[in-house]
Amino acid sequence: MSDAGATVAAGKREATKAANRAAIVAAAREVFAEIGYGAASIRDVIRRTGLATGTFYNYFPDKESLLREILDDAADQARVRVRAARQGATSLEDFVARGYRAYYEFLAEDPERFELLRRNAGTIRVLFDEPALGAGTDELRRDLQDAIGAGVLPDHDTELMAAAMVGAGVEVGIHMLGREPYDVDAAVQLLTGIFVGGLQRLGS
Amino acid sequence: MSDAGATVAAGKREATKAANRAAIVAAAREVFAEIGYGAASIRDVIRRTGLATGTFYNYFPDKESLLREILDDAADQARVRVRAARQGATSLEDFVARGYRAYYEFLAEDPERFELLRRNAGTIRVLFDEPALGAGTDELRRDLQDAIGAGVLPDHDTELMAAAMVGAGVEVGIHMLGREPYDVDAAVQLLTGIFVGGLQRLGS
DNA sequence: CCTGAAGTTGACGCATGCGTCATTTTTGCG
DNA sequence: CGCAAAAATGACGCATGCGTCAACTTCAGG
Repeated sequence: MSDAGATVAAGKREATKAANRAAIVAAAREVFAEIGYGAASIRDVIRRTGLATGTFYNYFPDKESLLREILDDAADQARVRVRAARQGATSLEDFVARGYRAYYEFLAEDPERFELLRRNAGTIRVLFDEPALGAGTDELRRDLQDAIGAGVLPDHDTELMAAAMVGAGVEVGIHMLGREPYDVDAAVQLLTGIFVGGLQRLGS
Repeated sequence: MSDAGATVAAGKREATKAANRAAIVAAAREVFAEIGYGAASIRDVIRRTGLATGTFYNYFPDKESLLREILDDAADQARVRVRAARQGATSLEDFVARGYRAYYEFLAEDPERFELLRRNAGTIRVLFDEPALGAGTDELRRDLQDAIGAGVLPDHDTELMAAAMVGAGVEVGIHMLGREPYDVDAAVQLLTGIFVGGLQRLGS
């Protein structure tokens, strides 16, 4: 029973390190969501963890790398889930609907992360010039291009189309999730209708 | 010839005040666009004007009111222009196309303002909870509702539809304006196709 | 040209943040 | 148990920002 789960229970040393790192990341999420990345100081973050100033620097070299880690995590997760959801799509309509649904379910399941992204959208874009909010405009674009190649879609400017789909998705998500109660299905349906109809029209 | 233009040449006193205020606003636009509102200090702004620290407080009480002024100006201008453009619309398609075109021409004519908005999108949303980037999602929404009332559009969730149109417009604008050279017409056409097609489909 | 009000200036006291590093605490191991 | 390596601590020196305010400059009006 000693060598059980390969990566688990690796001694108190490792456990504390992992816990501290996690605490810093968690605190950073809160702070960045509350007052915004630009206005936040490293001390705002560590203060919330109960750790000492110096400890922060054992884990991250600066504020930016902290944000980067948080965003990379989120972007990876979002991309994986949207991709997976699209896999089984059987039609254009299904493809669009599944993508939006997966994205909204992802956003909705962690309100703090949602607020973090919403709040720092501009900063994120400038700092990393791509990941943006959509976490995958490029992937969507590639999918669109594949669909054109397969004759499923009419030829068009896929960069702008992907941007339109992501932009509409994000903005609709913000409005939809701000409602009480919110209705993911309705939002997915609206967006699906728009883009399926729109894409068809572009081909005519 | 002495009392010529009603509001002009009102003495050196007034002229200096106007110039100082303008200089502060101009500097603030630069700074907010460059490093973001959150990270910017009042001193970053006044330093760039050559004025003294204290002078800032003769014109604005704090950083936020400065941003507010800048954004109110931009939002007013954008709204007026989009509204005006839509006035003469003769069809749904025309309505959508004119709106987007006016918006893009507005954005394109002042790259610094564009960068300011892009960079601080998240902050703006949180700070003023509405004006957002779109500067007029609500107005668009009202127009959509009028169109439904007039039987031009099928009944649907106008809040989400307006959000989708604004979100797509903003995101497409960012991508389109980032190109060299950029093509406003193509972007307008794409968006018009999407939403006209989408709106028609929602009615079927 | 004089004068008083309007406006500008920048140093001041205070607060906060930065990254470092000598010291102390904790942990793994023989 | 005892000790060396690893990690946490927090005070330190420095930098920067805040809003104020007494002294100074500029302008309008007589």
